[in-house]
Amino acid sequence: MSKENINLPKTAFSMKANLQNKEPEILEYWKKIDLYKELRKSNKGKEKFILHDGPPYANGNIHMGTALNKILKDIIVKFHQMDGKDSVYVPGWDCHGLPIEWKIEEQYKKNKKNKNEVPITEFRKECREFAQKWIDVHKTQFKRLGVVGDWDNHYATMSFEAEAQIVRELGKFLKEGSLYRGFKPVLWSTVEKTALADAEVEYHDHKSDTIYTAFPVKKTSIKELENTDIIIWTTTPWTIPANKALAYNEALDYLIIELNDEGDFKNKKIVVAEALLESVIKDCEIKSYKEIKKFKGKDFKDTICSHPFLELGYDYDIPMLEARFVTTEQGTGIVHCAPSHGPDDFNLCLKHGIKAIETVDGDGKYTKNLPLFEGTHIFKANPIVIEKLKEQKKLLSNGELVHSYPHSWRSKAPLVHRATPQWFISMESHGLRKKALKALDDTKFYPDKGRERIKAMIETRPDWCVSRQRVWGVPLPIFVHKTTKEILVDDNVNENIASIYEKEGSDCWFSDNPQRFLGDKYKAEDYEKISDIVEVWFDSGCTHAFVLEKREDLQWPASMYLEGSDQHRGWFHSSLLESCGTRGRAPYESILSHGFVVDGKGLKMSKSVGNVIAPEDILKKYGADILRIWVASSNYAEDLRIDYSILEQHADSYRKIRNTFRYLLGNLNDNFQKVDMENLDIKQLPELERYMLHRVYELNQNFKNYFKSYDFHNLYKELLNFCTVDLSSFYFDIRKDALYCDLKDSDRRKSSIVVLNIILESLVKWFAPILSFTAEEIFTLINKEQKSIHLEQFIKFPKSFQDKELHEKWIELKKIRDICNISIEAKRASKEIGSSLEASLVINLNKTLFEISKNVDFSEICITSSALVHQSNEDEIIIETIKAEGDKCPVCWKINKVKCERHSN
RNA sequence: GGGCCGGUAGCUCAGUUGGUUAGAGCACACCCUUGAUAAGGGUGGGGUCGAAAGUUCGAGUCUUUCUCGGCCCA
Repeated sequence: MSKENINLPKTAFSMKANLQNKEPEILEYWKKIDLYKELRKSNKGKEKFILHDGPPYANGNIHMGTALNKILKDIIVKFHQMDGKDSVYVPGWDCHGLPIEWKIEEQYKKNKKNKNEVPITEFRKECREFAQKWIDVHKTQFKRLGVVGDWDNHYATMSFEAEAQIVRELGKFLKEGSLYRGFKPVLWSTVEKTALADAEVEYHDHKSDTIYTAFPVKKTSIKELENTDIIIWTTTPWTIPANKALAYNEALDYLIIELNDEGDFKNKKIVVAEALLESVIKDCEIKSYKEIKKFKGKDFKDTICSHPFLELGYDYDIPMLEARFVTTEQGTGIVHCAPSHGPDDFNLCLKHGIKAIETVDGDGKYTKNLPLFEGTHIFKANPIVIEKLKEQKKLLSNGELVHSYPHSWRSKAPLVHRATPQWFISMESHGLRKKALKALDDTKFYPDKGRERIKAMIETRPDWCVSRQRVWGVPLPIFVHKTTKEILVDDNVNENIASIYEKEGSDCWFSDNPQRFLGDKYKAEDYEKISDIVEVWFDSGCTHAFVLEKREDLQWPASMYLEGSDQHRGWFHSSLLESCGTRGRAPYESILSHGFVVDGKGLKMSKSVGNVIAPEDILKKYGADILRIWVASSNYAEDLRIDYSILEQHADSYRKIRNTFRYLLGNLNDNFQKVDMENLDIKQLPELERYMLHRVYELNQNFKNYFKSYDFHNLYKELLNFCTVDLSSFYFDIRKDALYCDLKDSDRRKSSIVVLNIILESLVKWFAPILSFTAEEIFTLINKEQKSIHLEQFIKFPKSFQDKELHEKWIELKKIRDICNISIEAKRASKEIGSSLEASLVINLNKTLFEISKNVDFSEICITSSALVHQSNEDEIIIETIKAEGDKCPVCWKINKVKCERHSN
């Protein structure tokens, strides 16, 4: 007797995966059969599931974060496809913006080329080419991850259609009247007469004039504050004329002190923070004073001051506002706020309805908005301001300070914050904030905590500034009348611009005669053509308009937006505002947000720490399916940890799954027979098989529930546990005897084969969205007619598979089996037996267990040579393992005193 | 500094409205098998649930403080 007489497993499915080489072959195969097109055909006309791709920035290689994002999207898209939906995925890219502009400028720098000497359209052309190059790189990298989508017809924010639609969207805000011209401080060089981006700023030491100056209290709710002066300290005296408010911190303690020294402040009461009193006394050389009162910052509420130049025409109120940015590091604990000259000041004032105005022109000269100072250059204004303060008896002290200060990287000139004309979308004028908050309540969030996060931002955010003084973007399609300063609002002009862009892109805005855009109705010489571009968040906030609405294969709103949690302030946010402003609701039905990829210890990846893992490294070492397992098995609601020990663990799990398939395929000899489950006569099957079908049914229900809530890490765990616990160590182990040693036409073996077929089909489908490559490898091996596993649908199992009673029974039987194993293990430890087939069991059960075990062969489920069951009066299960006696059957290796029933002929 | 979120075995994760000795799989150790074989099976050892205080008859679960980490903002 030898191996020829038994049915050993045989399969072409190799144990070693070799994913690094096999996956690219499968990619070629998908390309050959045009999988994406086949997918569209296969579920044509079915309910759509639209996962709208958030566009990554077309710049640089992909990293773990982008890989996670794309794989998660792909898993979800594939699940819905197999669940019977037409699950369409159109990838896109974000193309405009400073980082690319910056890269091109860097190249110029290297080649000693001057940006200002290059025509704008030429510069923009280079930006466009740069973005296109990275789109192509990204595509290859994303495809390699196994992501299936409409790669040949991607969308991009720099496409002509996109640029045209962005113009139309802005036109809607313009028409509504919520888009308005305001002022906002930006870092400005008065030498180059231009705004500078953060990246263009260098910090050097700079000597500034400093002043301590007094703002008299005009109105207050605490008596002691009456007739006092609030003291502020600043290193930019020239901004005093632009002062609109004072800021305090409600958590600080403040003091009122009375000064006794000779001078302008003799017998005057001043207010400073307690923690800074000492430094104020020292700086201002105060010799004699007395404390009047101490109070909490929050008592400042509703206090109003007057401007130090009150007598000189600055007769407006200066409210005191609470601000957390006020600290006790320097100064007096009260900060002077000029909304036109500082971002903090700007935001605080905006929050309280105080808008910035144009106080300084592009050359650095005060405008007519500041009485007394009009025409004076700000860099020459400090001595004048100091002189006037002295004159008004409001200057407590002045001095000089050397500190780090921003300078232009080109001209090295010191920079200032200057309020420049900008374009805003109002949060209030047309109820945008309210609409957006309502829309969030109507949106489903995965995980739910995402809603609170974005809500908090919408509740407090200021008006949306949509203009930028750059060149690589969509030009703001706005004309302002030169004399009336009125904004031109005309649908025909807007549509004219849009249709021109649609044909040739937006470069022409910079090169062509403005008359071309205005048409015949208006004269170009009457209008100022705005040369700003649209901020890129507005671009990507419009993707729903130029992708979802425009494409025939998609629909609006999207079923889901899925991005990293940083996008609560980014794309989720801008898309929400854009869509609520123009369409009154969110462009998505649900939002799924995922955490960030961190290293094995939970720290963020950085080059300097050296804990960065690139997707490419993982693909080379393990293959995409291992990376996909990592995505599926991690809890995306939190940050996701990754390092090589974690990947190694997932690679181990992969091997377990692979070997599970290998066992199934081997015992079926790669000859998969689809089972007609509806007409399967379950009653004919052995109880073990019926129990396994129940497990399959039950698992499928959990599978569906986990999938519905996008709970992939639990779903994957359930599948993996099924492979290890239910199959490998239980069903497969038990049925080896029947599969190998039963005659081919034995009922028991045939029943098992039926179940193996069902399990194989179930497993390969369950795993397909996650293990996209391996599932395809298996599917093409067993299925010559259908083209791809991804074109298949999940199985609908007949209700008849479910058998809860049988399940209860097997829970008990497994408990007995566990105890048998402990008993066998004891004999093994004492070297009395080795293999479990060398054992015979004597099992003593109480009446209940004895009853349910009546038709059960424990030698089969415990894989021993024999097993006797006795009824006992003890409640406890008592097992005795004895060494099996008799001869070993050369075929099935069972040891029996009598001849082997199966193999004696 | 502020807002939001998180810290349960070496790893990935479960732990219902507070209720027995905190679970699973993997990894690890030892043993068995050599007919899933660079596989497979069995048994077993791992946790003061980030720290402290509090509420409670009772806290991994509730409160406060601290700490570490992440995202966003300043």
